[in-house]
Amino acid sequence: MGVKVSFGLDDRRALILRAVIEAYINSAGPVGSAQIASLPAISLSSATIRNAMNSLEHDGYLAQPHTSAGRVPTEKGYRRYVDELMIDDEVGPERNDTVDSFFSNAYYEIDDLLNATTSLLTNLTNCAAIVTGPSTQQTQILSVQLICLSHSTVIVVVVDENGSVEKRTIDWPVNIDDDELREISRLLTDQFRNKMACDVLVAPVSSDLPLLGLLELSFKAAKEAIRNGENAGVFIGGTSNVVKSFDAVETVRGIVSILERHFMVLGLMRSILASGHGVAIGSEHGLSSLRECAIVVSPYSVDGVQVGTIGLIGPTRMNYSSVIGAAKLVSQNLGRRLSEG
Amino acid sequence: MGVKVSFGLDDRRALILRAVIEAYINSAGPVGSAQIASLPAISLSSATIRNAMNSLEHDGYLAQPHTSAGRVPTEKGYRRYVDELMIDDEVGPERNDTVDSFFSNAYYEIDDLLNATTSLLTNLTNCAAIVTGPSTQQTQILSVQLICLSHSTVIVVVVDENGSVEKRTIDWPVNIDDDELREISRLLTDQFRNKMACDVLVAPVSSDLPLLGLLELSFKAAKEAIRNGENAGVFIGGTSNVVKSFDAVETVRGIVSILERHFMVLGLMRSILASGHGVAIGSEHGLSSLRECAIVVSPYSVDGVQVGTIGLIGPTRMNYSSVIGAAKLVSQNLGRRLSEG
DNA sequence: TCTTAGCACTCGGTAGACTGAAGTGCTAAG
DNA sequence: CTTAGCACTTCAGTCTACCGAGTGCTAAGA
Repeated sequence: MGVKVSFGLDDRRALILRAVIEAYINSAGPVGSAQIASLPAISLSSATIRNAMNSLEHDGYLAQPHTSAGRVPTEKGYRRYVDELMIDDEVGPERNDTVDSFFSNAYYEIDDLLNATTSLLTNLTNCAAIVTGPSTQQTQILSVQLICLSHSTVIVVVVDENGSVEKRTIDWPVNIDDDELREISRLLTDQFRNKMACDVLVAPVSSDLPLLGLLELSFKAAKEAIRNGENAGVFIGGTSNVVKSFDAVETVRGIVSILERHFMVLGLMRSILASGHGVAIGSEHGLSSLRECAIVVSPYSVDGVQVGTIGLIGPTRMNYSSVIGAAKLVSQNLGRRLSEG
Repeated sequence: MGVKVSFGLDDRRALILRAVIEAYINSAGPVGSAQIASLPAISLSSATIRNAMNSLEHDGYLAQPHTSAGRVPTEKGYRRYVDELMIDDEVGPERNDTVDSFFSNAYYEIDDLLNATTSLLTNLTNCAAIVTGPSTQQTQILSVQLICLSHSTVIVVVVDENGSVEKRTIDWPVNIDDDELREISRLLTDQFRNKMACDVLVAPVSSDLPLLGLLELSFKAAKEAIRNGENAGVFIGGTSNVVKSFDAVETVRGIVSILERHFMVLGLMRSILASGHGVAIGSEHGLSSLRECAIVVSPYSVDGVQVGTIGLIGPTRMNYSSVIGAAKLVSQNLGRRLSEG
C-alpha cells in the first residue's frame, strides 16, 4: 500500500510511470499494461497496472493516442520523470574512457577543440550537439597588432589570453610606413594589455593616448574586433542524428531549419539556462518547430567562472539520464581542459 | 519536317523534350501529352506529341513512372537539356540589383562576406549554397607575429594579403622574454614576407636563419598554420531549402547527413570541377545520398587566378537556367569584389 | 479493501473490391 | 505525316470487412 506523496504520486504510480517512460524510450511505441506487467521489477497483474495507468492519464502524466493503443508519456510525464523519477546515469567505464582519451588529445587551436567536442557529444548521445565557445568577456587582451595589407588597408589583429584571435580591416587611404604601424601597435597593446575584454569595451580611453587619425581608427577597430569576438564560436553538429528520430518530414524540415540558424539555437539555450532548468522538454521552450524535441543544456566553467555552454537536442523520447550524464561529464571535462591552458 | 541532327534529336523532338522538362520543373509532377499540346509555343495535337514522347522514351530521355502516367525526364534528358536545349537565363534587373547592392555593401572581414554570400545564393536560388574561401596557396604572407599567451605557451599568428589570419599555439616550457619574441617575429616575417603560401610550404629555409629552439618551433608552427589555412573557409547554408523539395524522409536524411560533412561536399565539388562540367545531375557524381539532386559549381577568380568555388545543390528538377545563371553572376561579382581588396 | 481473471468493447491498420481519372498506344481517316 | 477516336492500363481514392492490440469494467477471490 503506497503512501501518498507530494503531487499525488504514490510509490506504485511513480514506479509505473517510470517503467512506462523507460519502456517508451526503448521501444518508441505506445506501451501497454501487459508489457509493464511482464517486467521483472514489477509483480502486479496487468489489470492493476491498467488502473494505475488510467489514474496517471487522468492526472496528465500519460496519454493514449487512441482508445485501444498503449500509453505514451506527456510532457508533464517527462518533466516529472526528469525531475524526480529518473535514476542518475552512472557513467560507465567505457564512456569515461572515451571522454578521458578525447580530452587528453592535443588540440592546437581552441576552435578545433570545441568543434571536435561537438563530434564527441554526438557520438556519445545520438543527439545534435551545440558547444558555445568560452565567452571572451572575461578574458584578458594580450596584444594588438597593426599589419599593412595593401597601400590603403590595414588589419588590426587582437589576441587574447585564450589564444583567440580577432581582426578587423580598416581603410586608410594614405601610404603608411612600417614604423608608424609598429608604434601604433605598441601604443594600443599598452592600452589594452591585461585588461578584461568587457572592461575595454566600456572604459574610457586613458587620457595620455592622443586619439588622432589612424590611431583613433585602429582603436575603434580593435574594440569592434573584441566586441565581435564575444559572439563568435558557436559549433553545431549532428543534425542528422536528430533527424533520424523522426519520420514526419514536416518535423524534420522544422528541425533542420532551426538548427541551421545558429542565433536561434543560441537564444534557445540562453533562455533555457535562464529558466534554471537544465532541460527543456517539448513545448516548454516555446519554439514550435522543436516541440517534439528536448534540449539539455549544461554550462561549463573556466577557472570557476561560467563562460560557455554545451547543449544537446534530441527527440522528447531521448534517454534523459544518459544524455544529461554525458552533458555533465563533457562540460566538466571541457571546463577543466580549458582551465589548464 | 525536322532535320535529323546529332544524337538523333530532330528539331521537333528537341522542342518537345525541352517543353516536357520545363513543364516538369514547374509542376513537379509527370507531364502528359495534352499538357504539352496546350502550350502556345506548340501547335501539334496531343497524338503527335505522344508519338514524339514515345520515341524520346525509347531513346532514354524520358521515362514513365507507370503506364498511364505522364512522362518524367531521365538524367540523360536533363543532361541533354542542360548541354543543348536550355535557354540561358537572362539576368533580370531585379536580380542584378540584388546582387549589385549585396556586393556594394561593406564587409569588414572576408569570412563575413563569404558567409553572407551563401545567404545571397540561397535566397536567389532556393538551393543549398556552398562558398569555398579563396585558396590561400596563391596569397602572399605579410607577417608572422609571436605573442606570449602564458608563461609556457606562445601563439604564432600569420597574416596574409587577404587579411586571413591563421594561428598556431606552441608550448615552450621556459620563460620567454618579450624582446626575444619580437626578434623571432622579425626574423620569421623577414623569412616569409611577400612569399606565396604555396612556396613557403615547400621551399627550404634560407641558410642564414639559425633554426634553433624556439625559433625552429615557431618556424614549423607558422608553416603548419599556413597549411591549415588552405583548408579553412568553407561556408554552407540553406540545407533547409533543399530539404523542402523532397517528401521522402529517407532522401531528406541522406541529404542532411551529407551537407553536414563539409569535407564530403568539398570533395564532391572538386570532382565535379575536375570533370569539366559545371553541373552534375543525379547519379553522375556517384554520391548515392544525393542521387535526386543536381549540383551546380562555378569557380571564381581573383586577379585572373581561379581560387575558389561557388556551389549550389538542389533537386534534379531545379530550374537549371536560373540556378546556373545565379551561380555565374555571383561568382563573377565575388571574384571582382575580392580582386578590389 | 485491494487485486486479479475474464470479457465485452473500441479503434487503428490491413487487405480486397470497386470506381473514376489520367494518360497512353494503336488504328484508321483526313 | 497528322490527328481524332477509342480501347486499354494503371493509379489513387473509397468502402467494407476483419483482425489484433489494448482498454475499462465487472465480479470473484484473498
